[in-house]
Amino acid sequence: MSFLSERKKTHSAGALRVTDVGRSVVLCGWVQSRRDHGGCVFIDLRDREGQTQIMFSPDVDAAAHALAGELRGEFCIGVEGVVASRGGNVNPKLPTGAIEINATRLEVFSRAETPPFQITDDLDTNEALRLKYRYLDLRRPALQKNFIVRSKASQLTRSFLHGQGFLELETPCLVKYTPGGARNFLVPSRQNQGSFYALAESPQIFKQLFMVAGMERYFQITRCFRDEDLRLDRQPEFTQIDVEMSFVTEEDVQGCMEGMLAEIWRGVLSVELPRPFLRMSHDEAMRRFGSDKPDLRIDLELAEITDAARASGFKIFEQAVAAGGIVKALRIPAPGDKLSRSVLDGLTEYAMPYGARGVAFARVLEGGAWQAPFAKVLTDDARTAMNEQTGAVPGDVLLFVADRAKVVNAALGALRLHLGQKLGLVREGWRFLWLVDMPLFEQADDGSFAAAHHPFTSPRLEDLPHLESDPARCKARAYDCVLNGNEIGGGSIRIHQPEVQARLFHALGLSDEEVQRKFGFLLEAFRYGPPPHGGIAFGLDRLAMLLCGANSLRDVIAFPKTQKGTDLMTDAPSSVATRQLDELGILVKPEVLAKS
RNA sequence: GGGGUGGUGGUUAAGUUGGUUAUAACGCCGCCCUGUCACGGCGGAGGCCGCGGGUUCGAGUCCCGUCCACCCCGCCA
Repeated sequence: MSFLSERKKTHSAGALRVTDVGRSVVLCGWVQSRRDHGGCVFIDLRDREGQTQIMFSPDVDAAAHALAGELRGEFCIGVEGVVASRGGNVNPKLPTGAIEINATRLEVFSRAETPPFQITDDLDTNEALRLKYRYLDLRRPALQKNFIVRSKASQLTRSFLHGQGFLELETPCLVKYTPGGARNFLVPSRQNQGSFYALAESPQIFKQLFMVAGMERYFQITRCFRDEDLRLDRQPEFTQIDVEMSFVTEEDVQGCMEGMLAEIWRGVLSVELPRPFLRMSHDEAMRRFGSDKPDLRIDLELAEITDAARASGFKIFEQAVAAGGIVKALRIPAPGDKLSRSVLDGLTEYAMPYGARGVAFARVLEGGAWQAPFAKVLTDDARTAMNEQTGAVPGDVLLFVADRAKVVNAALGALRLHLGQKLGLVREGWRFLWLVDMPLFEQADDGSFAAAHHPFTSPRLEDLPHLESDPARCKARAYDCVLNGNEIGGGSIRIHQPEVQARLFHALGLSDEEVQRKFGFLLEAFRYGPPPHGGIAFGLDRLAMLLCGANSLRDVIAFPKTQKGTDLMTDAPSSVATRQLDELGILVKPEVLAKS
């Protein structure tokens, strides 16, 4: 008879306490460490809930003790024994530190080679190795905790939304390619050679069709795919909490989602979120923080000083304004000696990736005078106005960027975050906000307009007359949910009138023929009584990352991809046999083949 | 597509101006040890210095190229 057919695991390795002393137990797990004293052998047994010390003594069971001498790290074992008090030898660092198991039986389920890195939380191993041996990395308690949190968040989401009358419905991953937005992964069709599916970048159109179908409230925790370059907070496949509701306004969707987030924060962290969340217009966020996802834990703000800069005497400012640009300042209150001249000089290099050609700086002295490289060319009036508009007082440092508005906001917005962190100005807490009054369109450098959110987003009613004449001024009924500087969700009230949808496609420069070919099925659906509807999608991975305090999305995705989109464990993507390609009617270009 | 950081025993790092046998900690192996819990003691093994060229009497170190990982810009409706 095998060990497991005669006895079952009775407790997790984190469960037992002094009150369990005397109890007969069976634990199963992995050997964290072995301390062999010749006479007795101590083992730390680890499972996902914690670790427990096992004591093997020849006085308790000679056979078990003898076998314990063979144990090594990461052996998978089962232990039967009796819970005993450690008496005076308590380990205060462990929740189970007051007890140990006097082992009467040891079963080695499997032996382990020495792992390529140690299974411990204070691990400092390069990511490539961790990813290659991901199943070992995932044994580390810190990562296991992350996935326990993630699982809890999923469960709370599901139960909350079910409780609110949502139906959990599924949509296809293999979908029709639709232009615009993120690049799609393509999947060749064997049965229709020369044709391709796209992997869904989101269930957007399907969830709207659920509304047309009368499902009224839909949600899905679903995988999405985007073939774009990766970042710390971006993976090519990721998980969305996707939601759509009929007969609602922006406030209804936001209110419902605040309830969901509050439920998650309460359930996972025992934190009560104050509601309603702050609402802030996109314009205000850009003006004050230079970002469409401001981190409100940092009090620093930008101030526009374009008017004062126009005839300020400082050529760099004047030229930027003359060229149609703007000048903004970031005020750092009383940094003392934390912002040395060399640190300030280094900020230019920091701002350059955002397109800024330089960062000007000034120290505000007693009486409002400035100590700055350009102080002597600056007019008194300009300086006075700038002091006033930034709220600068003696001891402050002002940082300036003069350029196109896009560059100025990007650079100063990034400096605000950078210096906020560097100077220790990031306060504790959960600062949620809704970004509202988003632009409907986004203007490219060539002057063309694209949908800022997606082309099914409803314009504000009052902007409808300007859709064709002045697209830049049109606002969308769209909203982003931002938490501590992270975009965690975004959605909108959709267009449900076919004629408005047609006008929008038009404004985006799509011809009737194109619209028909690409979105004909949607417009057709909207001819059959579509309800007014709207929705939102949250990035579950990002939520999990923030809930866990993780540094990277990779720490909350079980099997993540590298920055080049590869899986180091399975070696995906990989080449395939010519026969497989033949079936699909695909030929790899000779020059591509030659390189691989 | 562009910029940056890194790659040295299993792991993490040190390695000076180019110069003898590449160093340490942890891990690993063996022996000893009945109260350890970062156990301890003694002994030991383990290196294509990412890869390929080049300069040089001589390269871990300098130069060129290349691969991989990470961070950022572009990109991400």
